Amino acid sequence: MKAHAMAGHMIRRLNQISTHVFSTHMQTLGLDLTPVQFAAMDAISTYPGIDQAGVAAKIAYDRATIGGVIDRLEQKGYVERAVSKRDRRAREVRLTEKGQCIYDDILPVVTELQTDILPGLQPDERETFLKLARKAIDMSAARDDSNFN
Amino acid sequence: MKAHAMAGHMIRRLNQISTHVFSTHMQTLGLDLTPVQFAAMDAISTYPGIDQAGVAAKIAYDRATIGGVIDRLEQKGYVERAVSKRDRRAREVRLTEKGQCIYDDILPVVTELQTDILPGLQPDERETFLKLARKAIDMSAARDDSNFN
DNA sequence: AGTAATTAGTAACTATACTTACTATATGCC
DNA sequence: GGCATATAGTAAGTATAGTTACTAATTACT
Repeated sequence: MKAHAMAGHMIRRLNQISTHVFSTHMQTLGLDLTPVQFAAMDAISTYPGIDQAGVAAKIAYDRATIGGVIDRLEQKGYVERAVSKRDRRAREVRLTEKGQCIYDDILPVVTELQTDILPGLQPDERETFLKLARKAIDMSAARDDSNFN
Repeated sequence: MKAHAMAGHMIRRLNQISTHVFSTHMQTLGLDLTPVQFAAMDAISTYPGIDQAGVAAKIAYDRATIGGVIDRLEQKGYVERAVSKRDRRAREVRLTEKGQCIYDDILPVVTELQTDILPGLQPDERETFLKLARKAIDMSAARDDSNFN
């Protein structure tokens, strides 16, 4: 079991834990929202009228996956799509009123739940962890260009 | 874009980077092996004859997913399954000779590639990061019992 | 103006990742 | 022995996550 001590394995486990914590909290609120769906709503809320490719770039997704994510958000009535007038290929995405309400409601919950994702770490440890994570992500983005995330 | 600074989002990005680094290296070797498939082979190599549920427990998976992973490893001819004599429900899994060769070949590569997963971190930073990750994982496992990973 | 190269979105395909429900087998308890 | 419970694996369904290939529309270049 060499894998246990490897960075890749531990990161996968953390992602698993993170997803689990998120969905547990959402269930408590009676909501059916995934981490990615939240991230998409977060981007759309900050940049209303952004197109799908823009959302994908903001949250580091590929265009193919984001289509499905936005489909599901649309089905729930949280976002709406409209063909852009400037570029008829693009679909501008916006939060609906309902979507904005939900987003405003859950943002504080999601913010608070972040501490549960790294349980048992002291505040300074968590800060160190996040700073190093940020650094690694930025370095990686810088290395294979693109992905300025 | 509040999500950007959140632990969950950064962990998802790291997992993305990790998977990408892994598959790039495997492609260079002309192999088609995913991180999970490697983790499964690692567990099977350490515990020959382990059953599927055992593999799932070792690498923190659910039974449903591991079935498909082992299906694909079997298709590639890297593992073989046999009904256990002690428990006819269970399938004992072992690396084939070919699987063992591949595993021995790629273990050093996978070990080395771990540094690319956290690029730009100094060795001591990487060590700190991994130590904190380990702590968080262990704490999480301890909290919702089970998953002693 | 006309063609080449890009880009936005979708479709199809593969591989996780998890849930619930199901079958088959084992085990615990009386 | 017989039944309740638990466990191993599979099946079906949903949601990422990515690749390649395709269409439609835009931009760049000559």
